[in-house]
Amino acid sequence: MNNLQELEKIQYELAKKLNLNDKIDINNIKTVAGIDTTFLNPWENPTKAISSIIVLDFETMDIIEEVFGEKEIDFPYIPTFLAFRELPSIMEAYQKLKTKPDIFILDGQGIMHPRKMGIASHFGVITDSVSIGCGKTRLIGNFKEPENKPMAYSEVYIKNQLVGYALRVKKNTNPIYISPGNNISVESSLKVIIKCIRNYKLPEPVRLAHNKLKDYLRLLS
DNA sequence: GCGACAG
DNA sequence: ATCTTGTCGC
Repeated sequence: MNNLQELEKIQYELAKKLNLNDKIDINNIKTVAGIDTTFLNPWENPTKAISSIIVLDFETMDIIEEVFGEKEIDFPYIPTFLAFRELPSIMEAYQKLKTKPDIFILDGQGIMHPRKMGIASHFGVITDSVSIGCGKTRLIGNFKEPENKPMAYSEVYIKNQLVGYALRVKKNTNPIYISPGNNISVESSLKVIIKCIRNYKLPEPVRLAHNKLKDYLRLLS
């Protein structure tokens, strides 16, 4: 059996542990975190991965805590296996967190994935946390284009199963793709992301996690 | 069989 | 996925 088949098997096993019901009351969220990863050289392998986790106050979107993780990685980017490239450095950051937020939002897919195990679901299952995937482009799934107006959205299906939404945050911008990671429902995932949108296309937790990585990289050089 | 394919 | 600048379309 080749490597990728073994990794697929891991994904299928993790998917058995998925919970697509709300584990928390989404009307009483106190804190939310954004997670993002970059690389010293994004087009090389092996290279060093750097991840950030930014914890925010859910109401004000003010930063409460920020941690970073670094890890040498030797796994290339392969579509549907992103977690095996990015999770090691994410876990380095995760173990530094002093306070565990109510929800994590990851840059990438949740169950909008061929084996229901995008990076947001993978992270959510192995940490048993509430997680949501928020991707900037599509990996898999069928949907009709949302109307070209602010906050228009449409349902995304995989084989007749509703797995998430395409959400057009602003007019004339491409939609973002939202799906549950773990311990949250499809519908609640959309509601939470909408409440995290401020003045930009991306929800604040993910946007700030990305910006903080830029700052961090600038400090290294 | 072929094309598409998160970051 | 980076980085920087300018430019175009609504």
